[in-house]
Amino acid sequence: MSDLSPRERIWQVVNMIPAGRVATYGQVADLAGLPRRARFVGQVLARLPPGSRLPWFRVVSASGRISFPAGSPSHARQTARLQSDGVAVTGGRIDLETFRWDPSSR
DNA sequence: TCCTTGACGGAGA
DNA sequence: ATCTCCGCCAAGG
Repeated sequence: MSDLSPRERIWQVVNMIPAGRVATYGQVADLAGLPRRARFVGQVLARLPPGSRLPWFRVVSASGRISFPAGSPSHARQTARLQSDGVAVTGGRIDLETFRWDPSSR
């Protein structure tokens, strides 16, 4: 685990986010043992290998908003996939109080 | 190598 | 609630 590259550790954490919940970029960074590197998480998700099945759409900004520009195809894709997970997305926003993943619970 | 680029976050205004 | 500024630093070119 500790000998994985930063990028691989991020993949692992994202892969653990359960359907119906979301995690923030900063939260993923912390859980991957990379504090203060939320921005790096975004960079990694932006360059996933083609065909990757990683649930990248379960990662949102700390403000509970989808990080793609409103109206963009990516924004629409992420919204659709979250909704099919059962996450309420209204106006590009997700209520973190309700949907944030708590790794210590079940 | 060096330089640029961000799917970020938080503090201050 | 919104906006700007700026630290962070691995990857890509």
